[in-house]
Amino acid sequence: MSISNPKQALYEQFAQVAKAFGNPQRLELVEHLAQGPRSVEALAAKLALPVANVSQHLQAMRRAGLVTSERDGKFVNYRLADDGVLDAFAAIRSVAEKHSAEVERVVRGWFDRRDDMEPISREELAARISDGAVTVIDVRPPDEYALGHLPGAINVPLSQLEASAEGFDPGREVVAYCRGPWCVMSFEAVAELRQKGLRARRLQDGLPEWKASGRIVDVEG
Amino acid sequence: MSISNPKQALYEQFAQVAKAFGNPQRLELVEHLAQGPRSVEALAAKLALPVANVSQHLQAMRRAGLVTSERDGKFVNYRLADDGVLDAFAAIRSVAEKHSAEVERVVRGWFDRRDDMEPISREELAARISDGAVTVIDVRPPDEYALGHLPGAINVPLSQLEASAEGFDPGREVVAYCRGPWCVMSFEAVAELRQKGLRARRLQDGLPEWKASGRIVDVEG
DNA sequence: CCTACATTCAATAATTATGTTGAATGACGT
DNA sequence: ACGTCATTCAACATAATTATTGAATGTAGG
Repeated sequence: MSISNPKQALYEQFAQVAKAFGNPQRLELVEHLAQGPRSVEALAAKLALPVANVSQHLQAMRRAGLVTSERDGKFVNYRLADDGVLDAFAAIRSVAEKHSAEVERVVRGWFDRRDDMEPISREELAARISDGAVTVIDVRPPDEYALGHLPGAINVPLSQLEASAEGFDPGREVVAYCRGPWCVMSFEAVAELRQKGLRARRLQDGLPEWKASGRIVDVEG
Repeated sequence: MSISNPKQALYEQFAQVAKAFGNPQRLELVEHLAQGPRSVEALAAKLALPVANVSQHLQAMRRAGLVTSERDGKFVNYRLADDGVLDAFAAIRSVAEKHSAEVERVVRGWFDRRDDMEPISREELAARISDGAVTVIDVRPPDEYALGHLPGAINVPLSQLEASAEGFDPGREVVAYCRGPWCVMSFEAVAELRQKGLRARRLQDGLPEWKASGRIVDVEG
């Protein structure tokens, strides 16, 4: 497939970027790197993959311009190249979410006790918030939280969930939400909280849908 | 690579969407479909590819949720599934543009007479617009044009360029612009105009950069 | 200089993607 | 029913991607 004209060369470049996103492990790396720079070793531990494997994925992402790297002593720290990378990931995820019949099927098939994983609806959550009977956590990164979040929600990025969960009242149910109906982070948060013995559920969808339905959104505080 | 947990299944779904974008031919199909529904045959003619090949690409895109199809008599018309697909393409292109050292190298290497392909700067174009010495064309789709365009620019989507070019004054230079520094459409427009014997150049970058530099932008008119 | 350790490189095998060809399907007009 | 034409399918060959392994590189600290 030799490149024989500039138009084709440009599309080839764009395709290279898309290909760099086209692998589940690399997407998971993007999500981890969205929280800050990480060493190869740290990422490998998070994904439970061989270090060499992660190193190769990171190099592929660097060739495509998704990440940059910087040596710090024995470590090499990778970080996202810029915010455009997260925008692209969000846009890809959004397309997948709209085409989510299959996504839903897959997810439902894997949670054994389906009822427990059933998400809470916006209506029900709104009611329980006014009752004060629930702890609402926003598991998105702080910058997104600052731009708007559910009333009374506290910001608990996934990286801090383990520490923060210690302070939660075991008697109150926790509701986690995120960027959208299939945003992975809220799934992870619920799984982690349940492992700690807390009662936790996901909001049916994310902040954008909450806002779109005309409900109150807090900003910065 | 069997899928053994829901988190991985979700990333796999997202990766499938990214993979659907990860091929230069499919990206070109997206760009053509952005202008409206097209039959397999029409797309195959545009890309100068075998029909069976295009059909397979379109089916791959349909599986990923990028396009939908509808039979109309003997033809099957494909269209973009929704605007999110174009958003994702734009985001991917934006990442590629930021990482464009290589893109630039490739493009420069392929235009034989480099000077002729040298883009016009914002400063120079602004001066020539006040002189009225230049025809400025916006080759983006009408909806993007409506949201803002260069002062005095006329909207000539690529699909109509051949027809519109007939009315251009051969004595005036034509400057084409687009969505960004490496947006493919302005390259194509310039190539097509030159083929018709007109003097044509590209603006160095696109509307976003023009706007960002604090210059006047017309809306709807 | 030597050791420990993080990362990268190189080689291999397994899987997946892609392009090509010719045959099959489905719809239209006669 | 028949031929025509647009599209899809099926089968194959080729190329690209991915995971795995072990060796090589580069850095810190003694």
